Amino acid sequence: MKNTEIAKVFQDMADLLELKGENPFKIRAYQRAARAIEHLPKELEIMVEEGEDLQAIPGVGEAIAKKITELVTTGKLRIYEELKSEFPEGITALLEIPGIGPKTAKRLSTELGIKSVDELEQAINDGRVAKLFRMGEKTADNILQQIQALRRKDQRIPIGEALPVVEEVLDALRTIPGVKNLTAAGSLRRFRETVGDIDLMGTADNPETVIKAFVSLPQVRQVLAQGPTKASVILPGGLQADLRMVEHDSFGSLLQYFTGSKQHNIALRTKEQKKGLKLSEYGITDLATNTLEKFATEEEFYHRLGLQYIPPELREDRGEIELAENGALPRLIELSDIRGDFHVHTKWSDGHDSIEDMAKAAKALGYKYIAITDHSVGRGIAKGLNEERLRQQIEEIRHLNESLGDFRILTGIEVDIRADGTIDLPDSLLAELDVVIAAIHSAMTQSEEQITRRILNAIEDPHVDIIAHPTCRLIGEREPAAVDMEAVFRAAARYNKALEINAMPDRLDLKDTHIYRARELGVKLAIGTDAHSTAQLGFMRFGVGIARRGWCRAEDVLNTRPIEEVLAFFRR
DNA sequence: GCCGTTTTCGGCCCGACTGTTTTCAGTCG
Repeated sequence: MKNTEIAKVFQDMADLLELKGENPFKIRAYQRAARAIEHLPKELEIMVEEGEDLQAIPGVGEAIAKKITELVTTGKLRIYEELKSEFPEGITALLEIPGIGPKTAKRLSTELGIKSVDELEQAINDGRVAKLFRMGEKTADNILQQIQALRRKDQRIPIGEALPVVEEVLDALRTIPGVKNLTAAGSLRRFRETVGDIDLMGTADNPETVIKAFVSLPQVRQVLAQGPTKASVILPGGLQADLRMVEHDSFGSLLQYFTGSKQHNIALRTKEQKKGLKLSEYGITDLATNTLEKFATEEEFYHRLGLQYIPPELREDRGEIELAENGALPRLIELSDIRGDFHVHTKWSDGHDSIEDMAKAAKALGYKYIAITDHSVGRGIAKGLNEERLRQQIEEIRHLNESLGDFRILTGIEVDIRADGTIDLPDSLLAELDVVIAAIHSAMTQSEEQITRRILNAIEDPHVDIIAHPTCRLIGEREPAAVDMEAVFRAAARYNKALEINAMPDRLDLKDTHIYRARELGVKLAIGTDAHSTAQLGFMRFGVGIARRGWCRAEDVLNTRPIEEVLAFFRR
């Protein structure tokens, strides 16, 4: 059983215990464990198999460790099955509706016999819900609104779609005189791969001017609410954005609060509570003297607690607070560390621009090198290169390199790993190239054994340097292939091959927890944009963002290195 | 159910909003 499924069981148990009216702290313990498991870089199956101490996972104690072992070894959890049998099926679906918590859900179930969202809608329309004690017309109507909103609500939006829209909005607002500190908070700032609603924050001499400008921006599709310091709007793509203008002297603690994550803030507050400090969005209260200290910046806020500044991407309650306390946080990779791009397509296959255009654009970004990695012949639909055309391309690159100064174009290929696990071009040709990227583009629904074997074959192939987009997922569109990632990481470490962090915003493949685990095993990583045009070279920032969420330092990433080191790695 | 250089028992983040109530329960982020 995979971590995502196990996390789901514990989240479900938390919901059921809530309905049951159990101790709220027990419920929170289950929720915390579910979150921790969801973000765990290593599969629990493997941890159990290897006899690792599950209680080392924050939020997992003796009881939950036992339950994990039971789930992993038997595929079931007896106490969970018992708990489920106490409630009508589907009742937890009611908890998905904003405004309905455990108390309301339970009453709807016991007093009206409601077991589904559809039945609830029926009951509201019949007027049965409004008649319940401590309910009323207004409550019933609000629930109905929420049900309808839930039904038409788009899923979470990939960060690659949200970020450009939000940045446009922020850039426009920054031109207003007197505006300061304007920034996005929430999961967007933590660079989660998808985002829900967007929280924007700022300070200004005249907040109301900023709010007015915000609601009248051309990007705004609809204004949901507007007050003197806060407004909610709908942006393109159905994205809801809230802008709140706050007092300058408490901006730091407010930004910290609205950035989250919730689990990070709970962990931080619990810890500081024991030292007699109460943390809130308004600042830090010393409970001994009952005085509130405000913070204009997040840096000051964290430093006051004796902690290093914690970058937003690390704020997920994965041990970052303890490291910050010991001054041991990693120095995360930054976009400016990047010296080149190993995954670039051109007109030779399915790209839009010439080799020269791509090289010049990369040089303009301050890079020292790029690798041209067009598709191989097996990708007929993408005009994949056969032996003859690849030789011609190599010639063109040699010629171009003569006039590019200290910038270097590397020859390369994104070679197909065929369905049977063989490689799409002959060894003799691959041996001539500076860099060989191997990738799966077909038969992605093969069994775990088959598809993992294909990738392992490629890793073991002496000519292959990098495995591109290892799971082949497309966020919101295509589930990842059933690859045994732990096996891939171990093989990559053993054969000293790099794994790609594909920076295309709908791929982000490897994802954050994969990156964390690969790095832990000493696997080299390569952030590649998979650019099919000069503009798409700019995807690099998405790759860097997700790498930061995987706790990546510059030294973990191959394309932060000077060309000599890169070539030495490829020539091994 | 978790956790601990104050605790192995007794705590457990914090504040705001809403609607139904006359002081608060339930829910949310």
